[in-house]
Amino acid sequence: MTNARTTRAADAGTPQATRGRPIVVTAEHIEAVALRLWSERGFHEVSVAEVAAEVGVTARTIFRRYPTKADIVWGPLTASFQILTEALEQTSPRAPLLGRARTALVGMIRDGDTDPTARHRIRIVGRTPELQSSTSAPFLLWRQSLYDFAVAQPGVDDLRAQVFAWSAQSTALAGLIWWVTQDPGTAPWQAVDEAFAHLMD
Amino acid sequence: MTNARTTRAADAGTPQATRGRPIVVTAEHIEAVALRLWSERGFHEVSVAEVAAEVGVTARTIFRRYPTKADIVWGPLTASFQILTEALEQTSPRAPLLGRARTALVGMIRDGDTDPTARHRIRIVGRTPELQSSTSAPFLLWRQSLYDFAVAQPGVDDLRAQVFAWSAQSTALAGLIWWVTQDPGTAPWQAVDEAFAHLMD
DNA sequence: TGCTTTGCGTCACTCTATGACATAAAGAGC
DNA sequence: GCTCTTTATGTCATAGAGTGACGCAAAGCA
Repeated sequence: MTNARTTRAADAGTPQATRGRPIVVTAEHIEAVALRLWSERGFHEVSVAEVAAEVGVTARTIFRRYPTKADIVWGPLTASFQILTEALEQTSPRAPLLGRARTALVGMIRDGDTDPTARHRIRIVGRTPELQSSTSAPFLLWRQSLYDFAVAQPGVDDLRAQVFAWSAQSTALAGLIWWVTQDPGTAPWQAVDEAFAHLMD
Repeated sequence: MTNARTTRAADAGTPQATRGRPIVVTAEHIEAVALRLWSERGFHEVSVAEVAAEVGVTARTIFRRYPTKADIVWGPLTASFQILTEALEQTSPRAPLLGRARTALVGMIRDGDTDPTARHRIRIVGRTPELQSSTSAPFLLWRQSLYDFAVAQPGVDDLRAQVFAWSAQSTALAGLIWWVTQDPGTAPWQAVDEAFAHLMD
C-alpha cells in the first residue's frame, strides 16, 4: 500500500522562501481563481493554462507548485491526513474500530469546515467523478492513515485492515458526494455521520 | 450517479463487421500483447503507441477500439456488471443486503475466473494504483449495479444505497488487491469472500 | 559589488485522447 | 467484372496534462 507517491502531497502549497526570489502569487490566490473558474464552468472544461493566465503566471509555474491539476482543488485539505492520524489515536480504545473511524473522520471534516473554501472544494469534487478517484491525494492518504491505525491494533491482520481502510474511506466519500446533492442547509460532517450510521447498522 | 459515460464500456471489444472492411487484429491479440508488455514492464512504463507498434497497428486504431488505455486491461471483464446485476437478483431476498452483495460479487469473480487472462488482468490492476480508480469502468459499473439494486429495495433511501454500493464495491476491490500480494495458490474469489467476512463481522 | 539561493519564463518533448479526412477492403446489386 | 455502400484503418493536426533543461529575475548575504 505504501509507495513513493505518498509524499507528493507535501510538495503542494506555498513555498517558504527566506533567501531567494519571493513567490509572485500566493497559493491562496491561485486556488481562489481556480475554484471560481471550475465551479463556474467545470473542472474538465477549464485547463490549467487558462487558470494560470487568469492568475498571471505560466502553467509551468502552477505545475511546479502543485504535482497535479487535482491537487489545486484539494489545497490545504491535503494535509488533513495528519489531523486524521491524530484524531484516530484520540478516540476511545474501547469503541469498535468503525466507530473510532467514524468519530475521527467526522471530527476532521467538522473542524476543517472552518476554512471558508472547504465546502467549495468538496462541491467541485462531488461534481467531478475523476476527482473521486481512490488515488486522489487525500483519499489515498486517509486510507493510509486508516490502514496504519487498524493494522497496529491487536488481532487485526492485513486483509482486515485493508478492508477497514477501504470501507471507512469510501463511506466518508459517499457521504460527501451525497452531501453535494443536498440543500445547502446541512453541514458536510452531518452527511458523513449519517453515512456511517447506515454502514454500521 | 448516472452519466453518459456509463455506456462507454459498450464501445470496447471487437467490432462485428458483416459488410465493410474486416478488422486487422482481434481484440484478443491486442489485449494479449498489451497484457504481456504491461506485466513485464509496468502499465505506466509502456505507452499505447508501443503496444500498437508491437501489434502492428497505429495508436489511433487502439483508441478507436478502446475508449481509454485502462479499458484494454479490463477487456471482456468490463461487461461483468451485467452478470453482477443478474446475480444480485438471484440471491435470496431474505438475506441481508451485504450478504447478497457478497454472494453476487464472489460468484461473478469465481465464474469469470474461467477466462485464462482474468487473473493476469487483476494482477496488473493490483499493481497499478491508477487503475484502482473509483472511476475505472468496471468499478463504476459495479457500483452502479449495486446502487440500482439497493435503491429498489423497500425502506432503502438514497444515502443508504450509496453507502452500500461504495462499501461493497471497495471491499471487493480491497480483496482483489490483497489477493495480488498472496501466493498464487489461492483464487481471487476466495480473497473477496474473506474480505466480506471481515466487513460483516 | 559579487555570490548564493530560490522562483519563474521559455522551449522542447512525451503521452493520452480526439476530430477530420483520405484510403483500403470487404459485401451487395447490376 | 464493375459500381455503390459499409466499415476499418492510416495520416495529420490538435488539445491538454505533465516533465526536464536552461537561463534569467530577484531576493538575502558577505
